[in-house]
Amino acid sequence: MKSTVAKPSVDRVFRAFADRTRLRILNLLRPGELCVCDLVRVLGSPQPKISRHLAYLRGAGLVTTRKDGLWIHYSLAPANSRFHQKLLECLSCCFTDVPELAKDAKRRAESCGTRNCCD
Amino acid sequence: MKSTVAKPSVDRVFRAFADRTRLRILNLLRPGELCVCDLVRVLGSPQPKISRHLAYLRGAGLVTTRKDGLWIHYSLAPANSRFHQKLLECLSCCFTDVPELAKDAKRRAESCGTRNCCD
DNA sequence: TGCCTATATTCGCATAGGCATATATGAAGT
DNA sequence: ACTTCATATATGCCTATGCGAATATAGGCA
Repeated sequence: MKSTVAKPSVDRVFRAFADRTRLRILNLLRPGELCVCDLVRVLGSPQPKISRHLAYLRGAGLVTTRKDGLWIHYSLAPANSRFHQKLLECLSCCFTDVPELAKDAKRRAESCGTRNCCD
Repeated sequence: MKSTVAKPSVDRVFRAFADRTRLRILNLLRPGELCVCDLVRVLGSPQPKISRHLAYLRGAGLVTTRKDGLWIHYSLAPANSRFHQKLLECLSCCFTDVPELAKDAKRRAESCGTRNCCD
């Protein structure tokens, strides 16, 4: 079901990073998994929009899912290559370049605490 | 002329990396500057296509130009942030994920030697 | 004029965003 | 067990936009 048989191409992965919303999602997932409703609440975006971007990220092999009853928890996929690892390091750096990300992290902390929201 | 007043947004920079041709160009520029005709020859792509992608990369602040008579030499812009630095490290990693890049580097060496082509 | 490089035009594709709706799971009531 | 309802998530349809590619053309310089 969640199998990602073919390794996505490098430019596909870059494209996954090349969107503000997806960047914010990836950043929010750094501390740990979140479910869609959490992301919707923290980002303040319509649910279908988030869902679509999550599907895109999953297709690029950047996130994985864990189903738990009604909720689907998304988390960053473990880096399986040096390239993937470096890219995640880029993500950490973005924190300082995109002020939005810091605000998101703050909102996440307020809304979800250090742990996941749906726990 | 070549001033890059406003720092391009992070997702803009990622978008610059999110194209196979631009990835190949950036990779070819890693050892040092090249002029457009060199890139055209090594990549085997039409000159307008290369020119357009170079303009894109310049707009994203990833390459700089040096004009020398007829030729315009392109080179990687020096990293001005940790983010930029990490991204260039990603580029080095791509080498192993995109077989095309290794072939390009080989063709570049044959066509231009270790130095620049137009010297 | 002839060479190197950049841009304009046109077409087509990928995809972002919004809306409505479908699917899936769980809970409550009968 | 069946039905109904609520919640969580995904998907279809639509429109708008951003590019990528190819061709033709323009500018700059010897």
